[in-house]
Amino acid sequence: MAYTKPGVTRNRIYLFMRQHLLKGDPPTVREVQKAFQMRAVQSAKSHLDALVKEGRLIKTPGKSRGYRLPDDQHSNILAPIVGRVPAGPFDIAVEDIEGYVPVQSHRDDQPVFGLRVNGDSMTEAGILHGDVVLVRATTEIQQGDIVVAMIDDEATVKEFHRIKNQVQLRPRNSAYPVIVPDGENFSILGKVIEVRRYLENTGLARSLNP
Amino acid sequence: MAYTKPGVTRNRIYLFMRQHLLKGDPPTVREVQKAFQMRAVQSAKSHLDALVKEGRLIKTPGKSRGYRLPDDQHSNILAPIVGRVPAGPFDIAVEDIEGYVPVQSHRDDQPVFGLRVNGDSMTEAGILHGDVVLVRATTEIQQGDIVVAMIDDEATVKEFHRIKNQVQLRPRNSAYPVIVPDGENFSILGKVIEVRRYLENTGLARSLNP
DNA sequence: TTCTATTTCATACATTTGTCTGTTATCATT
DNA sequence: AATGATAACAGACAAATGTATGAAATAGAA
Repeated sequence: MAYTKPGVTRNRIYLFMRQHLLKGDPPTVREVQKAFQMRAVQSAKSHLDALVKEGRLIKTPGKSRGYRLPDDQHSNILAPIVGRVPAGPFDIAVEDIEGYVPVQSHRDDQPVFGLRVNGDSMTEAGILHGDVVLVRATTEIQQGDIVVAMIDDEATVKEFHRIKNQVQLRPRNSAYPVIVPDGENFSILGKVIEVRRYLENTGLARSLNP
Repeated sequence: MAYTKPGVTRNRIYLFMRQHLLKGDPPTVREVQKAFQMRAVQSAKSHLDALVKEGRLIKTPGKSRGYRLPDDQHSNILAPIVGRVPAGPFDIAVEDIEGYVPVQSHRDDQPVFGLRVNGDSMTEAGILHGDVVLVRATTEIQQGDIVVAMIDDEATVKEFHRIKNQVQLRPRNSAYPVIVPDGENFSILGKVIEVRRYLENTGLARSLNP
C-alpha cells in the first residue's frame, strides 16, 4: 500500500472496522490487511493496536476477531417469552418459547426472560392479566420487590416481604390472601425488572420462532 | 455433556448463538463446545451444521466465527423517549430525548416514539405515573384505542371514543372528567401500542447517543 | 539537509480454529 | 429385545489467525 499522511489510513481502518462491527461481522487482522491491500500483516496490526491505544476500539488479546466498539451501542438482546416456567435459571424449556422481545441487557451473568402474567392478583400494582413481565434471574431480592416465585410447580408474581425470617408473598389485590410459603416446593426464580403490555397485536415476534 | 432428548440441545445452542450474534460477538465452534461443557468439538459442530441445514443459521465455510443469523432478524430499532412531546409526528426535538428503548419495528412508514406518562388519569387501565408508553404515529384510530392527544400544547394519554361525531377522551380514573376537545388546539399524535414500566433503575439507555 | 516519528514491509512462530474420520452412548419406536 | 436415528466422544490435521522481531521507506519539522 502506498504511504499516506499520518492518521489518514488509521481513520479509514477505523471506519472499516466500525462498519463491519455494527453489522456483527468482526474482521480479522488479515482481512483488514487485504481490504487495504497491504503486503504485511503487521501494517494492519499496528494500526489496530494504535486504535485500541487511542480508545477507539477495544480488544480481547489472543481472541480471533477480537476487536469491538467501545460503547456497546447494540447490546440489545432478545429475551425469550416462556410459556411454562423454567425449572432452573439456566434451564429454560426451549420448546415452550412463545416469542422474543428486545431487551437492553445490563449484566451477562444474569439472564433475562419474559413471562406472561396469569390472573389479576397484581392489578393494584398495574400488572394486568396478559401482561408480560421481564424477569432477571437473580437472588438479590429486596424488601418490597416484585418477584416470580415457584410454588408447587406453578409460577406466580407477587410482592416479596420478609418479616422476622418469615417470607410473605403479597398480592396487590385485596381479594387475594397473603401467601406464606412453607419452604418445600418453593423457590424464587428472579426479580421483575420490567412490565410490558402489548395493546396492538401481540408485539411478540412470533415470526422469529425457530 | 449429558445426553438430552433430540432437539433440546440443538435449541439451546441456537439460543446461545442468537444471543451472541445479536451482540455482534460470533462464537467459535469450540466456544460453543465449552459453553455447553462438551468434551468433543464435533458435538458442537454437528449441532451447528444441523442448524445451518435447517436454515436457522447461515455460515461461510472455512471462515472462523463464520455463523450468522438469517437476515430478517435484526429489525430491532431504538425508539426515542421524548420528554416534551413532539410538535409534529416527524418533528421530534432531539434535545429533549430522555433515552432510547429497543422496539420491534413493524412498519417503517409509521415511526414509534416513547413518552413518559404524567399523572394518574389512566391507572384503572394499568397505566401508572412514570410509565413509558410507546406511541405509533398513525391516524388509524379505533373506538376504545388508547391514544396520545395534544390539547393546548400539552400531551395527554386517554381512551378514544367518538359518539355521533363528537370526540371524547375518556380517562380511566373516576376522579377525572371526560374531555371533549373543541377542535382548536387539539390533535392526535398517535396510538399507544405498548406500555412499559421499569422497576429496576431507569432501564433507559441514557448513555446511548446514536 | 538532519532528525524523529510514523508507516509499510518481510518473515517466522505459537495458538486458535475449522474440518475430518471413526467410535460409542442414548433415545424413540417397533 | 431389536432397530434406526440422534447425540456425544476421541483424536488428528490443515488452514486461519494473533503475535513477535527486525528492517526499510516516507512524512513532518527543526
